[in-house]
Amino acid sequence: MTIKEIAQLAGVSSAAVSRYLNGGYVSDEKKEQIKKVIEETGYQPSAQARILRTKRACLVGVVVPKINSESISRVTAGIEQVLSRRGYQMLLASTDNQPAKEITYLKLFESYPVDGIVLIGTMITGEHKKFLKESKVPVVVVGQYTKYANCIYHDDYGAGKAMGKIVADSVRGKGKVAYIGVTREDKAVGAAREDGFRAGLRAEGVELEEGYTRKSQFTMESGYQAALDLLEKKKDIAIISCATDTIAAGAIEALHACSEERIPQSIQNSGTRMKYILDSSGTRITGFGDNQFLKAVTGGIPTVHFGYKTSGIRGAELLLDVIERGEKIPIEMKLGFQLVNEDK
Amino acid sequence: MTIKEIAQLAGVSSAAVSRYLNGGYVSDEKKEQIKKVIEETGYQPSAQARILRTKRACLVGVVVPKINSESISRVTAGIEQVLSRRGYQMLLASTDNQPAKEITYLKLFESYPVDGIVLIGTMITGEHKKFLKESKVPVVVVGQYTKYANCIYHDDYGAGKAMGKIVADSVRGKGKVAYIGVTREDKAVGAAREDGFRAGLRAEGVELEEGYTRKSQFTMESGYQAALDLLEKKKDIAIISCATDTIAAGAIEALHACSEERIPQSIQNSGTRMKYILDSSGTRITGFGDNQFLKAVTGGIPTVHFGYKTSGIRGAELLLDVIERGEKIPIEMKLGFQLVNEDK
DNA sequence: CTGTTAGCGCATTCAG
DNA sequence: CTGAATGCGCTAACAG
Repeated sequence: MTIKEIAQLAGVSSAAVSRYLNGGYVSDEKKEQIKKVIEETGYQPSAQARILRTKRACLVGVVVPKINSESISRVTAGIEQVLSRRGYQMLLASTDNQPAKEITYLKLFESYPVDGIVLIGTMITGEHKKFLKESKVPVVVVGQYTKYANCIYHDDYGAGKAMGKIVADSVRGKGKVAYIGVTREDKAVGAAREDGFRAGLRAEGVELEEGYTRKSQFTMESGYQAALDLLEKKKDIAIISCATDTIAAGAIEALHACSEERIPQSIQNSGTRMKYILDSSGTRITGFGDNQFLKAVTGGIPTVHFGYKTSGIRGAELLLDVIERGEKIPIEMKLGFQLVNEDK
Repeated sequence: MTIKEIAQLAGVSSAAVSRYLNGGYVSDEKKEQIKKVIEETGYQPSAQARILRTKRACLVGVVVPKINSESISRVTAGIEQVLSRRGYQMLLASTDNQPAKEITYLKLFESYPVDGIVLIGTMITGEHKKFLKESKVPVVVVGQYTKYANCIYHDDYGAGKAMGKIVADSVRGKGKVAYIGVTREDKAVGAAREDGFRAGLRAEGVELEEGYTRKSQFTMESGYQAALDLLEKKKDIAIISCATDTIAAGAIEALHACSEERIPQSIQNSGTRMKYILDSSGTRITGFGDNQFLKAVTGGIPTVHFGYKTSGIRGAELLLDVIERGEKIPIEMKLGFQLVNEDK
């Protein structure tokens, strides 16, 4: 069904229908006819063709590394909030943590096209920089620092440092500190958090010793493996600090696995309902991200709250500023953090 | 930058450039020229215009109720897997559990347009049926039964019944059963699971008594509130069964909140590391969905594993069958389930 | 192999 | 107020 057919059926020109659809001048009489035909046919104008003409889609694309993440969903919630208030819709593309796919989807959005893109960044490769420099549609990067686009990022270094300090403080005389990080190609989560963490420890006179660190993927399963490996190899770990709460969840699972071995079967299977049992190992876990699910189920571990929703809100605002007002001044925005459950 | 400009710069016709881009016949000589110009200019063809011509976007849209959900991410992972293998890309639209937004995004996808849509369904309203009947692009519904489109759904009733039976079995003589459900407008999660659950209990001679049920949203917070309310009003609850693992996580949090009140401060704050402590209330929680995060952190609660990834895979295959081969025979597919952690 | 031509569905001049 | 005409960027005949 095209605008032309509607025009014929209503006995008017296609231009009249177009005007009817977009609030131009049409006589009441013709308005009626057109309205009737549209209702009868269930006509839906092709966004496609309109965008080709107008260059405006009222649509922004968001590229995310994965879908199943509380932090990312908080960011997208922030974005969606300002977008919908200003008459835009949001489309998501998930890359499953593959930087190559990020480029693919960025290009898809560019050529689709959408009016703007927000990239929830993991690593910024040369390809990324090239895209950011050449993109026809404005892009804002959330979660990573970059000089090639407007960006909003978190104080990962500061957060790492703060965490390092409280960890150092609570670990004195109880054992060693271990750290499960992620690839340093992720400047924010991989490099900054770990560097900050080491700095924080050092400020309190504690070192992260060799053999006490592991690299993990951004998954619970991977965190579990890393923690298990640590726990098996080193018997004097008092705290395992993890680069994300998801990894921390995996570490907690590993702790359970180790603890169970030490709990007599008779107790494990006794009719009495156990929800808590004294954990003889005494190893503790910390994370980053303030995952609410983790908090609910475990009662909370020491972690860091970042303003994820805020970064989404600010990011979308920045984007709309350049889309609608052609704002040209580059902006970098750094958001703070808050330590939570320091005492746990 | 348009194909025409590229053609001029390369000294060929726009058709030649188009052929170059799409693998048609072009002499090696011209290939070189075109390649050079494209590289120099960083030209990106407009997907836009191509789709307008070809009616094929190699793109499918997926409408989901929320982003931060393990079950949904499993479905989308399944979809993405078959899509990417067959040269399609996937765009997501999240509706934040608002059925009205579902319609909006379905229409967006229809007119954008994409080649096909998969709707991860919550409730199927009249608006939905209308859309499914009239849609220009094929739709498959995942997670809900409907006769208005190809659909793939899970045996929620059977799963509920199986859960009801083991709950009845383990609760005998220990107290009452409580149930936290969701809106019955969600036929699968709201109605079928609860009806099945009641049937399962009844088959074992147990009843879900009045005052022992609550309605919750699909959030942890809401599950927490519902469970807290139950726990405060009724003191003889042996098991709280929840319609989703997310709600169950909230219920676990509520349990913690109640238990803590009974644990002397001195123990709570003693230097010894507590990870498990005997829970005097003895109330247990069950869920649906086999959430891995929950399993990792708690060691696992009785729950049901649905083939979410499988439903995504099958759904995408069904969709591509009608997109590419014009398959016209309507299909309904019911997937089974598996009880997990029955013994916990 | 190659260029010319004619639309895809729509919004926007520009004369009426 | 209204319709005819033009072109957004691209691909698919078609005739060379």
